[in-house]
Amino acid sequence: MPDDLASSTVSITEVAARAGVSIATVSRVINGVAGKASAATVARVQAAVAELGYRPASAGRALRERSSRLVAVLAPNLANPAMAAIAASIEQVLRRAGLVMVACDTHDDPAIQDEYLLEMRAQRVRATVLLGAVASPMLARLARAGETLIFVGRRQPGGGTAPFIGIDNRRAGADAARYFRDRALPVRGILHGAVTSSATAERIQGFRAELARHGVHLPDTAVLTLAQQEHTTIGYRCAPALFGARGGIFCSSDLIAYGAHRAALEHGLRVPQGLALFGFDDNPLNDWVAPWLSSVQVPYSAFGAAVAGALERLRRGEAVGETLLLHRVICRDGQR
Amino acid sequence: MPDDLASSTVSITEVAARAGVSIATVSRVINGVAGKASAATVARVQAAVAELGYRPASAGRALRERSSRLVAVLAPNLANPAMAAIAASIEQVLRRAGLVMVACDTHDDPAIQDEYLLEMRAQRVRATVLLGAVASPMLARLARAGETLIFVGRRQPGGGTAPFIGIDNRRAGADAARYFRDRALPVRGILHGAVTSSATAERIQGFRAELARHGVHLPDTAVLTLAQQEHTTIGYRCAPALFGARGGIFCSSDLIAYGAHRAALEHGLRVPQGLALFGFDDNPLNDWVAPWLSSVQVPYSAFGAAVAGALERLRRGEAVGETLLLHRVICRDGQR
DNA sequence: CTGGCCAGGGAAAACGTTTTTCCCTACCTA
DNA sequence: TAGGTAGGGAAAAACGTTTTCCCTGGCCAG
Repeated sequence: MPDDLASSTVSITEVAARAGVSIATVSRVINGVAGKASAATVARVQAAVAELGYRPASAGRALRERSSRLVAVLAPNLANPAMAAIAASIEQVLRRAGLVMVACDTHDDPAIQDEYLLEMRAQRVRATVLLGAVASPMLARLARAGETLIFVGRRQPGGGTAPFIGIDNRRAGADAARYFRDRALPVRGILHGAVTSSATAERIQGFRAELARHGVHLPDTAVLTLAQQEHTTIGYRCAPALFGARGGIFCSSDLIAYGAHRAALEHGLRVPQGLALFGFDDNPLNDWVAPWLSSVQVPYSAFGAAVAGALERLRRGEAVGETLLLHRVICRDGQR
Repeated sequence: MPDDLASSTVSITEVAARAGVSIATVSRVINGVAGKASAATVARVQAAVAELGYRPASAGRALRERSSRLVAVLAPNLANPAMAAIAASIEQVLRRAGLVMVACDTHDDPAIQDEYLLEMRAQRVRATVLLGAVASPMLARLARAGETLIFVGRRQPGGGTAPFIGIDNRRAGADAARYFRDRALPVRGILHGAVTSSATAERIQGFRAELARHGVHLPDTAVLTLAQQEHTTIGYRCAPALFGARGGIFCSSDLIAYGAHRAALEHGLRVPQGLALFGFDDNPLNDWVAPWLSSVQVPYSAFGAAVAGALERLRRGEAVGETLLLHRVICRDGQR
């Protein structure tokens, strides 16, 4: 490859000229169209490509093929470790498939989500992956119009048949209930985030249903949240209301548990001896900084492969329903 | 906007037909070219655009303009909270500027970084932002060829004049030394990550230089690391070698401090009473899960604006050197 | 009255691909 | 020897923009 590489970008025309063939032949060689070029020609073209450092311009390709090699990932908050983990996982499999990830942060705002949905359509993305979608006018419209949408973590708002990838949150909630039961640990209450998220709602449903199966009925006064607050704040501010009772607290996310933990320490309660906490997501840092927190581990790093699988099946025109990945309950109730 | 929206994508030709003008006029109206269309025409075109839900195809644009509206962000690990925070910050300002972020994870691998650099060139990205670049052949070549590169957090490997955005790590290291000195806290030693990162090297240099200014010379045997390990592991495995002495430990990242903290607890040392720890990056979760960790807060959320600023100056052809943002030492030495 | 200028707008080229259509050549068979 | 065929390659169209160049009236100044 010459050293003046990027000084001027090289197009397929120059490659063809250098190889002494037509641009059609170059295109066929590059895209591996069989039976249309002799071995000698293929070699000449490949040499020219290597010498010039040629790489097809994606704009040209996208224009001609009416589809780019981009895949959009819309997340409500890219700085959230769980979202970042999913995005990283998706990015990895996309790269292997020769695709490129576009990451968009919707800030949980329907307007921004809509804006991005339109922009990604203008980009002719192969697919749009929604990590925690929020209901919005354009989302419904595009879904109806048959745009390729994949929902991750949170189901399609308003229902629908679009592919979904996530864990069985109801079952995970039930598993959490069994965690309490196995330890003969009374449940003081539930702290949770916004229930607009199908994940949160299902976790709580599963948890309460399993409790009910054993005759424990949690009063609604023991199920607390704060609208429009960060999860840590929800935990910190709501937890003290449950300190009077005995037992543990079920939190719909690790962040909420962190907040509850701090509140507990400030009230002189030791965790997990004086107050057991149970969370969700199992932040990878828990082993290091929250060895008192039992949690449901969500296999984020497996989400990428699941997305790729769904994409592949969609490409083949097959029907794609739900992909439920296996969660794991991580018990951290030793006192270290 | 009609309800059949995405069923078939609408091009500028259809808008022109509906508005009864030429596509040139539509283009001009859309791009706000002044003095080339009467108010009545503008209104007609805008009406047609709205009715059809038209949005210019970016492939066509990119082809014609020889430049897409994409900006690449290459990070060594998107799942790392610090990287995710920077990426989220960049994404936000890009969106406001009508640009779109492409996020790439290089896994700190020069080969993957090179592959992405080439792919992004094929995408005709506006700029490539490197979060913690690693030395690689293509990087040097593209830098020489005048490609728009912006280095964040870690300087251009091998030196160079490319724009850099980050904090003054040397000074931050010195600030950390003063933190110890102000508290009459002896320094047991230093735990650090890979020194291929200019950031890590500078932090340590600044720290040791400031110590030396006051006559304290840290022996090299008190400066520990482990090659090819995660930061938490480095802290966990290296910290015990320093438990014999008295005082605090300087860690080049919060993650290392987390590892050291766990090791300390397992050795019956209380933090911060028995062992003071000082870290870097100030993970936003520290207030909740590591109230014992003093740290240097890096203004990640300001990085996006700095990148945008550099981009703007480059666009105007101005010279762009270093942008050093202000860090802050967060003291958490109370015992709660 | 006429020449020139200006506002408004259209035609067409160019950007870099992929793919279809078509043509040529050499070989094989009848 | 003539005609058919398969393999190989070229030309051209199309994808959706932006922008340059040009044209047409209308108006004003000389």
